[in-house]
Amino acid sequence: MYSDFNIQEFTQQLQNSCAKAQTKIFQKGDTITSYIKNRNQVCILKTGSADLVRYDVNGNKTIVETLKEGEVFGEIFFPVTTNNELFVIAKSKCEVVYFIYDEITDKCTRGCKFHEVLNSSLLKLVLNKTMAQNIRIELLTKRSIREKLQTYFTTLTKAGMSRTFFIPLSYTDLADYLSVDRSAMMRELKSLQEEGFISRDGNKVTLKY
Amino acid sequence: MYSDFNIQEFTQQLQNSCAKAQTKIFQKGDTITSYIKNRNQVCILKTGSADLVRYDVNGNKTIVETLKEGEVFGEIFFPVTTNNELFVIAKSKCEVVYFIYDEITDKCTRGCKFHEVLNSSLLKLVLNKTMAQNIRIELLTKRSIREKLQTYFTTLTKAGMSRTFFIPLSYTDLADYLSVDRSAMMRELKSLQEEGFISRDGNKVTLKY
DNA sequence: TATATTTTGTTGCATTTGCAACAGAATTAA
DNA sequence: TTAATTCTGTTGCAAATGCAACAAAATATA
Repeated sequence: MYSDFNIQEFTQQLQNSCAKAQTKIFQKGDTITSYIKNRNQVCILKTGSADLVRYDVNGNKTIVETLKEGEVFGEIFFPVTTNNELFVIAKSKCEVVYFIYDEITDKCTRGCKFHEVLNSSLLKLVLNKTMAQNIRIELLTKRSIREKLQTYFTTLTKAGMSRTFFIPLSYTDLADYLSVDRSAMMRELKSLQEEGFISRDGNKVTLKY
Repeated sequence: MYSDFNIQEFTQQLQNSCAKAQTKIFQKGDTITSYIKNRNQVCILKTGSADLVRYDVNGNKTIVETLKEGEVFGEIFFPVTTNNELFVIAKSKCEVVYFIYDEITDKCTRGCKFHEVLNSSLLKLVLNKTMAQNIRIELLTKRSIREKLQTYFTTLTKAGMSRTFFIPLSYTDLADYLSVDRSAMMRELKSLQEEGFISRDGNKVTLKY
């Protein structure tokens, strides 16, 4: 929807403005950030991909979000509680622009031209995030593993405009993302193949309704 | 977090501005809006409460969001597909302010003071929405009905600062919200009572860990 | 290259969940 | 006030899911 939005341009502006945004490079596997209560960090993934991961008190891992280039994360979008630990882990080399939201909105004098740009740009980024979250909520409200898989595959089909696509996660991670047991998911994948709904070769899947 | 934000003031501004926002009153049970592809409506619930409801192709109902005073909805936040029908239904008398996003951003001349206010206000509203969505995602990623109930109850406990609270939904709707079977949920509620985790009297529940 | 680690694929079994169905209570509408 | 409708509470049974465990394959590391 906001395809006209240029993330490179925006992050460029951010770094040259009163926002005093900083840029940092991370390598695959690095912890980009952990969520801290009462901080209001805004992070923008300029390049690369990452996962927002939660570990609950029992040590169960959940992939809360999968982040791609141009997507935003940080405490400002997330209610941080003491029950969970939240980390963003780089899945590939990542370039991240970050700043503290309050420092911008508080310190800058009124009328600064950059604030207008900042607000409208952030609004676009957050609207995109909201859309992504709604897709995820739709996925999670599906009652069966089969429906979850089908919904997930359909989303990938639409995104890539093709019935054949690559799952951008390992099957282990996909199970965490769909919030189901991995072995049960594998069983369901097998049934879907046997019944002719899909064919697959590693992470390459073809939907053939 | 954005408790300083005044929804009444903002909607007032909206109606008196170039945004040409409209206000409408709805009675309990009324359909406030249905989501239409390629429209970009923004609705603000000035007073009252409502549910965003989805019916899938099999007729299954899901409560996608529960909306309170000051919350926003409309296509601009939601990827509308052809597979689902989405409605917002008033749960009580509702006052709704609405406008088409594109009409504002496109038609208005640059530099209009109101646009600055609009963007920063919308940003705050959307950030709140993102937070609410993240809470919902956390809920839905819980693996068992028991955990879902406990998470939901804990949220209500924190919101009301008390171990005793009223569930703002019927049990039928709560099951739709948690995305589980109602009878299975009732069974789980019974177990939670028998094991001494909760006590309840109608919609009044006390958590007693 | 050899070794360690992670991921995939699979199965049996226990548990949880959903489905269907029904009666009584509560609420709403006539 | 009565009738209709919706909600609550419950159960038996079937189906889906999770758990535990393991071997083979793939990948990462030394």
